[in-house]
Amino acid sequence: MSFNEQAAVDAVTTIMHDVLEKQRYCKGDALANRKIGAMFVVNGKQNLGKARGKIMTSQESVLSAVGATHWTPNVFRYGKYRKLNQHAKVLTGHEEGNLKAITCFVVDVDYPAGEKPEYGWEIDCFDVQLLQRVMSPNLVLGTPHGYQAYYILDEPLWIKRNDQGKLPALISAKMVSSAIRNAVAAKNDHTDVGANHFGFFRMPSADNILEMDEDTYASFAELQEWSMSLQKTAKNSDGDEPAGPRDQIHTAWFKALAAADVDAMKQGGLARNNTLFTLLLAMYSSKQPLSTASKFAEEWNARQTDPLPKRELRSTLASAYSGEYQGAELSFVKELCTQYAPGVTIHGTGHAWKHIKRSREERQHSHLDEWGVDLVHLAEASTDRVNGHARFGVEQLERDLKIGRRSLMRLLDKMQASGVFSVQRKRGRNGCILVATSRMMEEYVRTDKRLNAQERREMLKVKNQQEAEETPFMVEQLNLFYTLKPVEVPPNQRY
DNA sequence: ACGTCCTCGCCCATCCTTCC
DNA sequence: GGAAGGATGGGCGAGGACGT
Repeated sequence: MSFNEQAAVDAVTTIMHDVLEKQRYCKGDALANRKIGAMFVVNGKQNLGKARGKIMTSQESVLSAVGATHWTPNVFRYGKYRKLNQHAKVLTGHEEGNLKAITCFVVDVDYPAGEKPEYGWEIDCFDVQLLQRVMSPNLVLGTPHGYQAYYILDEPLWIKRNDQGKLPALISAKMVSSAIRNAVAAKNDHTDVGANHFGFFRMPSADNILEMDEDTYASFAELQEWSMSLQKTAKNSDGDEPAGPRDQIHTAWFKALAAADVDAMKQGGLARNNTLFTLLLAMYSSKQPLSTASKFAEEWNARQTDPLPKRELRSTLASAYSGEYQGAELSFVKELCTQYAPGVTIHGTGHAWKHIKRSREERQHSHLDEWGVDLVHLAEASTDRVNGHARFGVEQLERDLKIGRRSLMRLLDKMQASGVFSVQRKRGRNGCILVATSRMMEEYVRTDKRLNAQERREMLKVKNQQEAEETPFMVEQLNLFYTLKPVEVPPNQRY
């Protein structure tokens, strides 16, 4: 075995930790004490796209697969083959919700064709400044178009479901993963921040290992503390999901354009105010405060041999921070750089490759959960009640919610299945749909006159309905009451 | 028993949104 | 930019519920 092959085996061994059983399962082995879990290995990018590969349930089999191109370095609870037809079967089970343990974080940097730089010491983009220290990757692999850095945890992070059926460790692991990716992205434009956090990555092999550092492994507690401190400082004013603030100011082009001396308008080209505008948009998209941008603009202008008039400076700034733009447009950046900073090459085209989720008003279609919120408001505001339920006709709901019939039915099914609503349907003539939230049911139980005070107290107090002396009516209402989940409605949504 | 009004399930082409 | 997955919306027929 060559030095490199040994390195690949070592790397794979380290990443796997001891989550999977060491030896392959042999017929007759006791199953009871075996560690259960699965990793997926795929050979070749084409097979990756088709999810064609192998499920590995022991360290031995994963190690025997070294040489394959891709794997899931994190461990799932199980893996399955789904039969497509007689000849083909595809992998399933590599979904987030099925993760058993997280052993490492991986960041992928992908360059456009022909632009991948030689790997060298100058590539320090993978070093991440934590609270106390700088974290370097434990493993860097070369890929056809870039590099992948592995940050290996000192011990596996186990993913367990809590009482509410959520996976809290997974949520914070995703935060950490995003934080690492954003930190790398701040130094390298080509970082793939959108990739699946715990999916397939390049598998260490004799040919692709560029660097290995096994001195220190990160502890998850340390990473978590760091990512949480970032969240606090970023103080994401809008409670949006971690789309990752687009950092455009730590890019090579920003530095180059900030330092460039831009002369007045040449024949039709982009000039001073376009350059400044682009720089300010970059600051806006990078969430820099207006005051910082203003100061930057003045300093930048002062450095110019031919500065802009104060008035134009102000209007450019106001325009960039007007909220009408999301950030600097890379096509502009490209053009500006070719004119004023020829040394800098800009990769990519058009937008910074991020689709921003459109607001509901801008969309033609709504999502089911958005209808759901509407329906909660509608139901709670309704005065036409039957047994604590709001009464609607399908047509009325279609009209009021501006929803199609089929979608309405799907909505009701979904909300009923998830326990948000109690839904009762009455078919036929004078048919109707009755819906109630748990809040409505509670209110009903408190106030309905058919229940005497004793019954009411019991219903609200009783945890285990079998313990109460129930009337049939009470049983029915109790069942509804306790199967419903509390309803949470975003406060900004008023129907 | 019958007509009418209503829900519901299924089909399917098309459009929309999101992800990579 | 392309693919995947989801939502939409129109149509049709089955079948429940009600009034007559």
